Formats: sequence, C-alpha cells, structure tokens
Amino acid sequence: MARKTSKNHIEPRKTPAQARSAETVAAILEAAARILEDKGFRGYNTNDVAARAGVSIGSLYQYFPNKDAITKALLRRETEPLSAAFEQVGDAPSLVEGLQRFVSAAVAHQLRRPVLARLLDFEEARLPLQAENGALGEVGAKALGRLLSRHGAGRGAAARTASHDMFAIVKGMIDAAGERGETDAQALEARVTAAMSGYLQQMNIIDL
Amino acid sequence: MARKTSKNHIEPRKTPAQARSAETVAAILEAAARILEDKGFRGYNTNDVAARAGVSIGSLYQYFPNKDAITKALLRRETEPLSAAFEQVGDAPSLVEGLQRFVSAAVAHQLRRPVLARLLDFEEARLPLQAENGALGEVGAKALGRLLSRHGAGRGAAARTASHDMFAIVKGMIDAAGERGETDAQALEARVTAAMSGYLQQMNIIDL
DNA sequence: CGAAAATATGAGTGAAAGCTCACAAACGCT
DNA sequence: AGCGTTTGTGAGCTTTCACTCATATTTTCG
Repeated sequence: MARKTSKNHIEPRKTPAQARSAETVAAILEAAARILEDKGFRGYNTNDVAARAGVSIGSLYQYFPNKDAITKALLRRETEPLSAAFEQVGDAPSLVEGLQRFVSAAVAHQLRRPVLARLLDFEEARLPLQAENGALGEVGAKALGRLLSRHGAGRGAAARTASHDMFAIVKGMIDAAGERGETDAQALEARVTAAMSGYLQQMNIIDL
Repeated sequence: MARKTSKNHIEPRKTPAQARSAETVAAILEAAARILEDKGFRGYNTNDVAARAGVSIGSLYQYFPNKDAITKALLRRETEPLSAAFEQVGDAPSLVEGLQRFVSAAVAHQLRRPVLARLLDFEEARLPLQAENGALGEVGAKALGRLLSRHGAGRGAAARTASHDMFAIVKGMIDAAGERGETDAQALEARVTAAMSGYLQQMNIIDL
C-alpha cells in the first residue's frame, strides 16, 4: 500500500542502489558510451547496450525508465566535472590565467573522448524538453562572463555577447581539433588561448 | 535486355526526370528539410517525408534508393552554393576583404536556415562512407589556406593548421549565434571577422 | 487516336528496437 | 537457517519504419 500506487507493480528508475547494483548502472553507462563511440546513434539501442554491459535488458530498465534517461545520465557523468571546472576559473588571479585554466579544462575534456563528447553535445540540444540543469554552454559562457567582469573588462549586453562568442570559439576549435585527431593538448591550448586573446583585443575589451 | 540486368526489375534512382518529376523531387527534398527542422532526426522518416511532400512513398523510392540518399541530396542542395562562394574568396584584392567575403557567405548561409544547417552539418560526418565530394569543412579550410598564401601569410603545416582553426572559429561562432536566435547578420559578421583577425595577429601570421 | 514510356500509387512485408512482466537468483538480517 | 528485499533474467509483445511491387494514371509522340 506504500508507493506502488497505480496499475503497474513495477516502479522502475529505482533510485541508485545499495550494493552491486551500482556496478550494474556504471556498466550500463560505460557500455552506452562505447557503443556511441564506435557505432554512433545508428547502432545505439537498448538491447545492444544491455548486451555490451553484460546485463539483461530487464536490469537496464530497472534503473532507467527509457532510453533517453540513459543518454541523460551519461551526459551528466561526462559533463559534470567540466562544469565544475568552469565554475572555478573565476578564482584565477588574472584574466589570462583564468582563460588558460578554462581552455585547459575544456581541451582535456574533449581530447579524452572526442567522439563521445561530440555526440553528447549534439544530443544535449534535443534532450532538455524539461529545462533540467544548465546546459554546458550556459555554464561556460557564464563563467567567462564572470571572469571578464571580475577583471574589469566589459559589462552588460556587450560582455554577454563576448562571453558567448568566446565560448563558441573554444568549442569550435577544440571540437574540430578532436575530429581531426589532434592529440597535442598543449599546442591546442596555446592556439585557443591566442584566439581568445585576439578576439578580446580586436573587440577593444582588453588591450595587450 | 538493356540496363535492368540483375534480379530486380525495378531500377530506382531514376536519374532526374524530364517533366513534372523534377517538381516531385524538389517537393521531397523540401519536405525532408521541413521535417528535419521541426522534428529533428527523431521524426525524420521516409513515410512522413512522402506525406509532407504530397507524394506517395512509392514515388519517393523511384528517385531515391534509400533514406540516406535523400539526406545526401538535401545536403548537396544546401551546401553547394556555399562551397562555390568559398572557392571564390581567393579572388579578393586583400586578405581582409577575402575574410569578409568568406564570413559574409557563411553567415548568410547559416542564418537562413540555422536548424537545418546544424543538423546537416552533423549528419555529414556520418554519411561519407564513400568519400564523395569534399566535405564543406575541407573546402572552407582550403579556401582560407589559399587566401593566406596568396597574400603572403604563412606556408606549410602552420598555415594549414591556421586555416583549420580559422574555419573552426567561423563555424563555432556562427553556429552558436544561430542557435541563440541571432538575426543581425552584419553585427555577427563584424564579430567573426574580428575574431579571425585577432587570431592571425596573435599567431604572428599578420600584423595589423 | 493509340500505344509505349514515364510517372504515380499505397497496401503490405519484414526487420529492428523499445519496453514489459512473470519468474529466478543473490543478499541482508535476525 | 529462514525470510523478506533487492537485484537480475530473457522470451516476447508491440510499434515504428524502411522499402517493395503489382497496378493505375499521365505524358509523349508518331
């Protein structure tokens, strides 16, 4: 009489777990990631995810009410650390230092699993029918905005535009580099940071 | 005994047409575009495309051997004009003028149908199992490379990297702007051009 | 006009994939 | 050891969707 109110006597989406079930959930997410990486969305289906995870489809649906929930959970798993890193760049002692930290975190993230990052980023646009937590892009742009204002560069609408542009530059460059198979993180960081500085200069937001 | 060799007595992919059939093909492509725009890949299926085009599925398969062929044709339709524009920026009298033309073409393209452009760009990565014609990204980067070398800026590997970076910057900024619903093409062009100039300066490829 | 060629139709087929449910095994606790 | 709870299983139901084909309509042209 407790919680299993309505017709179905199955209440999936069992909130986490208390033992080996955590491993099951982890295995499912990793299997989803791997399948996305080497077959793309085309080969991404729940039956194969379960198989690859070494788990039955039944188990999969104990923890995820539907396919999108898996994708969302994977997105969160991959995205949260980067979001957290973004939110800390405000503490940097200088603007340039802040930009460097920002870029460094973004590059590390993208070069770790480039294909997965790209797919999830694309999927993020489709998922948030319910607004959910802030999209990565918003978090990043906001972080850059704080960084700018905290170091006396720009305010208001212009600064907000600049923040979005800068985020777009970072994302565009890093994404393309990942697609091209680039692996030298340091070189990439240097170029991306240069691009951001150049933009800020040209827009008269900072002078060098 | 002529061409319908093997087992099937149907030879779809009737090369274009000679009358109203051209309209049918056009209607199919436009229907595909509209469905992609307002339902995304999820709602993109051949039955609905045919229905929206006011055509039977049978007709659809007279002209396209499979679903991917439709997507490819649509991609070509949307992409070719931009490719052509890219290939002409080399004729510009100065580097800056060339960059402006490049950016202007790209902005116009993206702001016309932002959602469609984004979806097709993503799909492009999956389709070319057979190399096909050059991807838009390659064409764009190559055009920028020619522009640089023709105006005495950079050569070799560094210039190639710079070209790719510049293309990535343009694409990243314009894509994000489209997603955010920006409509002021001139303002966007100015910012993108500024970003490119700034990058070139910071990388010591040009000096202002 | 009349016949061949081109174009159009849409019910139907087969396969893929999301998801359910009745049941079984493993675990936690006293 | 015994018993309730949590976790796991997988055959199979159902829907969606790419694609076919036998037939019908329209166009072309002598």
